[in-house]
Amino acid sequence: MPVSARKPRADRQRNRELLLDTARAAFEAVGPDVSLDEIARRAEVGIGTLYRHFPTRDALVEAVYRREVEALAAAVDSLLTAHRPADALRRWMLLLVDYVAAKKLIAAAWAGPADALYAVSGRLITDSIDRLVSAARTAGDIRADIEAHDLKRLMGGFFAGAAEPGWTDSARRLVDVVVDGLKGPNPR
Amino acid sequence: MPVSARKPRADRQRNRELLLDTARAAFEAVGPDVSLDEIARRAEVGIGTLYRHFPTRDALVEAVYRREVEALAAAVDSLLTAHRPADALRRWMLLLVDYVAAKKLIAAAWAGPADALYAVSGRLITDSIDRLVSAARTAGDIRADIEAHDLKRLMGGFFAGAAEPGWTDSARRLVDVVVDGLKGPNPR
DNA sequence: TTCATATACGGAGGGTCCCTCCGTTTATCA
DNA sequence: TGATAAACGGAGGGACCCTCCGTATATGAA
Repeated sequence: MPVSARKPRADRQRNRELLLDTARAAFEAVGPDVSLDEIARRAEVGIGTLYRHFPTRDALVEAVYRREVEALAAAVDSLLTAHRPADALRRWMLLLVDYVAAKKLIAAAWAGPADALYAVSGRLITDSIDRLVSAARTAGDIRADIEAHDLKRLMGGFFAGAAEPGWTDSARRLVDVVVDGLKGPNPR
Repeated sequence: MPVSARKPRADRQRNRELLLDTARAAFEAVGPDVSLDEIARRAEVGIGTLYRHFPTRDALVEAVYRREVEALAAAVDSLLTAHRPADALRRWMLLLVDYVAAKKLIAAAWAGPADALYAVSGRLITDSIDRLVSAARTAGDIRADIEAHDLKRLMGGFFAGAAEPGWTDSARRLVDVVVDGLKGPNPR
């Protein structure tokens, strides 16, 4: 029973990254529904290789988005440091809008199957929202009965039709609607 | 060139309705992804028959939802008559929430392809929202820069995870968040 | 009623997609 | 410099969407 300290083969890592890069490009160029065969073809790699690295379509999507999501999660801390909570939340949402406008495809991963596969990305997003919401609630900036979960769902609606012209402006207006609404009943 | 006044065959209409009923049941029982083969099988009808009546999957989905959507659209008038605009809007959204909670599957049709196929259902929904928004805007109840289109997108987010427990309560909270937010900046 | 025909039906089959399996190739290390 | 574990490629199975066409049947004129 050799504990096998053999170094992982170089081509493995190379192919993994090649596939991730190709997949991201393909998602962007063709759309979120590109076939995996197509991705393997573009990467000039056998379909078997793709599946060895990413056992299911969702696993690949998840891996592609992970890095992106990490960047968004990382922004939370600096936002909370620099701004008061409700404003931090608003800015983070705007960040997300710009992000989606540029990449167009986070939507696919956003609501992803409740599957364990999305556990990490899902967590990163939920945790980010959770921290922002908690901070704002503590500061008394927003109504108390809203959970990160609720907000995440609501924000999912932003993404519909992200490809259409005018989407970005629409989404920005909606951010303000939501942020204002979170403050609680407005007597006007 | 006979202008052909022959009466449509009876089996045609019969099969069409059989398919619609079967499809609705199957969407509800199996989920929005039931295969068309499965639906034809359940209806005990050849797959060719299904396709003759509904040339694409979307056409079938559209037809199934049409009736449901019509009911929602019909509610707008009575709501606008009985309540002040912002309240009518809120009540309509709550109606939608209950509706989705019960049927679970309007989500599939909501965002449907910008395709012409969804023109009718899409119109019905957009027009409903539009009338509610216009009335509220005229009454000065909501901010002026929001379009029906924006709101429709935002509401799409409500539907994610409609199957999860606690969804209905979450969605109701969100309705209030949105309605409050629509009123415009809240000085708190 | 009967029969010609327009109409509708059934399901085989083609194309695509996801994913599995296994024979072949290659990087690692003794 | 092999021996061998590790990784690769792609044929092929199964499911799905949709098309096509031979078969069956409802309709309406005779």
